[in-house]
Amino acid sequence: MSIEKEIKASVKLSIHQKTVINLLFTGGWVNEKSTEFFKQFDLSTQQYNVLRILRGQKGEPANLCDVQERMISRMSNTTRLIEKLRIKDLVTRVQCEENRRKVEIRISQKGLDLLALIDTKIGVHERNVTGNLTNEEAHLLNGLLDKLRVKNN
Amino acid sequence: MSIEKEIKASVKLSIHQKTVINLLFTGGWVNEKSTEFFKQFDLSTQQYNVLRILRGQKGEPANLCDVQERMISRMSNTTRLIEKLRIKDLVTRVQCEENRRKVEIRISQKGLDLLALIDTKIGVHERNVTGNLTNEEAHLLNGLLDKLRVKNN
DNA sequence: ATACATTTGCTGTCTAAACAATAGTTGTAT
DNA sequence: ATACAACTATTGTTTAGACAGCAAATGTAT
Repeated sequence: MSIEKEIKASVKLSIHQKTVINLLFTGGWVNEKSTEFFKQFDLSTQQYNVLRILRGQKGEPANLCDVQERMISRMSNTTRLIEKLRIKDLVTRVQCEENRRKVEIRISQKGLDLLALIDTKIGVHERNVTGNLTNEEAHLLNGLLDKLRVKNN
Repeated sequence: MSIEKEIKASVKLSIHQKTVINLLFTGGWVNEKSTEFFKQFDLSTQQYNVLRILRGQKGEPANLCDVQERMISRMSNTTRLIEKLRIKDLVTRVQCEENRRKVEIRISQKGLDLLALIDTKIGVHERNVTGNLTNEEAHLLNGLLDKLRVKNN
């Protein structure tokens, strides 16, 4: 359904207005679908994202700054997000020896196991979101989104 | 910047994974920019959205269901959002005579004035979001986003 | 007329995000 | 060595969103 029908727009929108609204709308749509998917694992989308970042470290610890730089949505309270993962024993957090301002955050075995489980099911979610697009269209969409965000000021 | 560089991905992502992440990331990016833009008017993106819906009614009142159906992100507590607009005298809300379950929500003159002011500046925001795309690219992006959300189950 | 289901909106509660202020640690200039 | 700036993470507070339950009004079947 076109975005204009979707929000039952009563006036004709310019292509740029439409694009802004469509991005907001579709972003929310993907967010909802993701939230729903990860609920079965008792994770938020952001928590999953952080676990993946930590797994990507391959044993190397990460500190808060590292994690924050790589999050999909950079929030101010990553501390509390990590704390929630720690409470669930999915990560460990210890003060860094060399620089005691920093903390060393690592994914635990339990966290790795959970990710492994999710890996077996994530395809369902991906198809649920992008299943309507061919590979070429997905590439095209990616390119356009990347171009959109190019900073030129 | 490509989404992989943006989130400093340490492993190669499939095109579908990339698309999901890119949509989440870009959605958040547009959201942030919008929040920032509307802050100068002491509005949230959603509040602006609702004001526009009410203006689109051209004098006809809307009830909560109507508004909710047309919002960019359908939230459960539209009541409270409307109440915030009412406190700022941007909308009026009276119980509907014919069906007292419903409420008649209208944009006020003050609300119309505010929207008129925003109209003069919204172009800045649109260019800020979509300025990197040509018209053709914007059309293409819109089409892809619409196709993405097609329901086929 | 009465009982019951449905519609519509409101409210309470819990969780998450935005924002700002702060504490502790380290780096740097004098 | 000391003072001060910069870095890193944490915490408090306020606001917004998710979810569930509730209340009032209306529609409908008997």
